[in-house]
Amino acid sequence: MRATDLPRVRALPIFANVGDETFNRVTGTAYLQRFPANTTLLLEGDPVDFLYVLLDGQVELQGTWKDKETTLAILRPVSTFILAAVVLDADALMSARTLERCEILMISGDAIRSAMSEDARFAFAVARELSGCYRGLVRTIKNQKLRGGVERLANYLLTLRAKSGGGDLVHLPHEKRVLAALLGMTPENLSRAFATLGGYGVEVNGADVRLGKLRDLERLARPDPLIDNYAPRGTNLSAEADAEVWSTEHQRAEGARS
Amino acid sequence: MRATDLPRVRALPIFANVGDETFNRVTGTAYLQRFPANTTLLLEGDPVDFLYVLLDGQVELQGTWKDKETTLAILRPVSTFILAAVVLDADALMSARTLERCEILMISGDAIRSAMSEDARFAFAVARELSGCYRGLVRTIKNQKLRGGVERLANYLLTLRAKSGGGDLVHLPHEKRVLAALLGMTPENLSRAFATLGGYGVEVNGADVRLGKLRDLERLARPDPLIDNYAPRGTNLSAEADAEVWSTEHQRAEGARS
DNA sequence: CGTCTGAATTGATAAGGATCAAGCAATCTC
DNA sequence: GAGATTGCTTGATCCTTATCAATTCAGACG
Repeated sequence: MRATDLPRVRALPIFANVGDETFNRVTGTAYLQRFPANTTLLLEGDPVDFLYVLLDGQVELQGTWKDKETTLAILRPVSTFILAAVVLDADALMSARTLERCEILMISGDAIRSAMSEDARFAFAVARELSGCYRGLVRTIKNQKLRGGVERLANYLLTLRAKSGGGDLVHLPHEKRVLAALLGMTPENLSRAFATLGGYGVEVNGADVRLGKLRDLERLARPDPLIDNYAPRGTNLSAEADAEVWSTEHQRAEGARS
Repeated sequence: MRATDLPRVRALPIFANVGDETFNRVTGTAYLQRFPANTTLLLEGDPVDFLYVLLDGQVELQGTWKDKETTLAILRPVSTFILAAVVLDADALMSARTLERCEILMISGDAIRSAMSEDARFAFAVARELSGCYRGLVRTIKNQKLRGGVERLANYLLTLRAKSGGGDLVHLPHEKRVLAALLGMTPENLSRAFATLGGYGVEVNGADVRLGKLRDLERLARPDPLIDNYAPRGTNLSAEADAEVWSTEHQRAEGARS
């Protein structure tokens, strides 16, 4: 890892509050790797030797069963992944694949666990990150079990809009078939869901989507802050834990205004 | 909390390896409470002041949206719940309700966070527990997105059998409508799924279920250790983290036999 | 012991989603 | 620039699941 990479690794929430000694021992043996698009980083069932930190690009987490496959998450910078497997020294439950050219920091699992057992602040930061990941999955399961396909898409678009600064035009960050798998439907059904939302002001032009009748779309989508996290993604809020804290604080502020 | 409760609280995995000082400060202000069946312990959206530890009984974790409701998990002893919200000091994303008479230890969230920031072993134990909970949810979302209702029921029965010692007769631990909500279907559909499995040797008599043609049922269910965790539930394996470690180690042992 | 209530089952029907196929458009490769 | 490939859209059909309603059964209560 080059000296120029150090500051942006240091800024990661799991490292932001730890002492230099812990930071240096954990990252001293880490290395930064670049992967082209469509690279399989690891397969479900594989042992995991590294914690992966996505610094640039997009990574898709997938699971399969029999001949079926689904997308469990799309990761954007900066995100850790496979953190739970590393903490427990367990096999991966998901596969990971780059969706585009990626920069990934790989940190030894042994180093992570060793540092956690000695540095309470670091272990606490890891626990916070795991809490954020867990809560993110709770939201995902609620979304999947409680809503139909059109509702999931509508809420996805509203969340994407909130994360992208709130304008009328949003840009789908990856292919539609990946979005279909993420939302738990076939690509044909995603097309039909987009067509259905046409009646609510949604206009699609390739990967660009215009949300023309926001009020109508929100009435259909019925966003719920206990499912949909509108935390903006930017340099200030880059970890799952931070996004979850934002959501609660935002809710409490809304409640104070009522 | 009475002195007689201390040993079984001390035996909890999140406390098993911590020093007396941390244990005493965290549990010193905790208290053990008993609740009758159908008591709402907390509602989604509520702030969370306590970590809950289920010592006896069963608790259902639920989520709602619009007029729909689903069951996200059924907790059995010994389990923590709402741990992620406590670590982040965030609002609950799920409601919790007792399914039967319960004994629950309530530990101050402030005490938990304070102890974590000072005791690395405790923070590491909490991180391990969160990792296990997270992985449990990964299995749940894979089960939900990749399998149909009959397949989810078939695998539920096989997992219940493995956790109950492996005989032909298993006992459903709660009402069927709660099981239906957990598996992501209506009670009517659960009835129909049980009837479908009748052709695979499944005989239902109230809450007792006999699995008469194991080979047939397994062929339909196609259990997958990356989705279905057969870790036995007993006094030796009582935490989510331990169940996940069991699963990996069991898989690795199976792999060595191939 | 009789009545009431709630859970479960069963039937009929509707809605949502998956599958299969064909066609179109954009991009890539030679 | 032409041909090939891939992603997406659209149509037709089938399957799975939900909804609504009626009935049955087991347990609780007076």
